[in-house]
Amino acid sequence: MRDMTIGKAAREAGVSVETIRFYERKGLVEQPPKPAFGGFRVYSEDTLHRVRFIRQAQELGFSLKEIDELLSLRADPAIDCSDVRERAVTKLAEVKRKITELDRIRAALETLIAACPGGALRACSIMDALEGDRERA
Amino acid sequence: MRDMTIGKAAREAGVSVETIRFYERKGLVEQPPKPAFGGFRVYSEDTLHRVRFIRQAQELGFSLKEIDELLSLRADPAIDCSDVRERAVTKLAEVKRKITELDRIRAALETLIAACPGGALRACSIMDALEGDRERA
DNA sequence: ATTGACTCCGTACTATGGTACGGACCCCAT
DNA sequence: ATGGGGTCCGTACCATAGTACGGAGTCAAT
Repeated sequence: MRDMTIGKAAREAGVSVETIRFYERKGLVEQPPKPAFGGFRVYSEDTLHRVRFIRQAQELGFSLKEIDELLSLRADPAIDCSDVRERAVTKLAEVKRKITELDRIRAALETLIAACPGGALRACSIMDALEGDRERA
Repeated sequence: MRDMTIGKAAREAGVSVETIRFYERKGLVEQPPKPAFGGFRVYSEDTLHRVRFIRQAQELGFSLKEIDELLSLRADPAIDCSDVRERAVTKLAEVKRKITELDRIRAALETLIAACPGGALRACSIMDALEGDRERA
C-alpha cells in the first residue's frame, strides 16, 4: 500500500487536508500514530478507503453521524446486511418525506407565480399570500 | 390594535419569546422602544404581522436572509410585483433542483435496497456500493 | 545552509435557525 | 410588602459540515 502524507492522501481522496483532519476529530477516520522518531504522520490506503466511503454515503444523503454508525456496523462482525438495509430503508423514507415537502412548496410557488398579476406591489398576490392574515384571524 | 408584552405576542404568533428576540437581533422584526418611564416594551399587531410573514415565507422555502430581502421589498414603494415574482421564480428553480437531487438519491437507495441480498455483511451490496472503489481505481 | 513547501495542532470562524441560561429588573395580585 | 411570573439583555450553546489562521516544526532540494 502506498504510504502518504496527509496532503497526498487528501489529493487522492479528492478532499482538502482540513477535511481529513475534521473527519479525524469527529472520529470518522483514524489518525495514524506520530512516527516514534519524528517526521510526519503516515497515511495509508485505508484512509482513502474511509474517506471515499464517507463521500459515497454523503451522496446517498447520509449525515456524518449516520455514516459514523455505518462505519461502526462495518467493523462489527455480529452485524449482518439487514442492519445496513434497514438504515437504507429509513433513509429512503426520509428522502421521500423531503421530496413530498419540497413538492408541496413547488406547487405552492407555482400557484403563486401563476396568479401574480405583475402590477404594483400593493396588489401583489404573492405578497398577499405571505402576509398570511387569513389564518388565525 | 392590541398592545402586548413580548410573551403575549409570541403566543399570538405561535413562536417562542426567544424566537422573536432572535428575529429582532437579525433585524427581521423591529424591536419596540423601551417606554420612557420604565416598564416593558410594547408590541403591536405589526409584530404579529411580521412574524407571520416570516413563517409563511419559511413555509415556501425562503431562508431568513431571503425573507429579510422580501420584507425590504415590501417597504420600498419603488418596487413592483415583478421583483417579488422574480424571487419566487428563482426559489422555484432552486426547489426543483433540490427535488431532482433528492430524486437521484431516492432512485439510488431504491436500487441498492432492491439489490440487497440480506446475507452477511461481507456480501452486503449496499456496503459494497459505499466502499466505492470501483471509481478512481 | 537556507529556502520553500508541507505538516502539525489548537483554536476560531463561517452559515443556518434557533434554544438555553443567569442575573437583574418589573408588575400585579394577595 | 412580598411572592411569583414575566421581561430584559448579553452571552453561550446546539447541530451540521466544514474552512481559516497562526506559529512551530520538518523535509527535501538547491
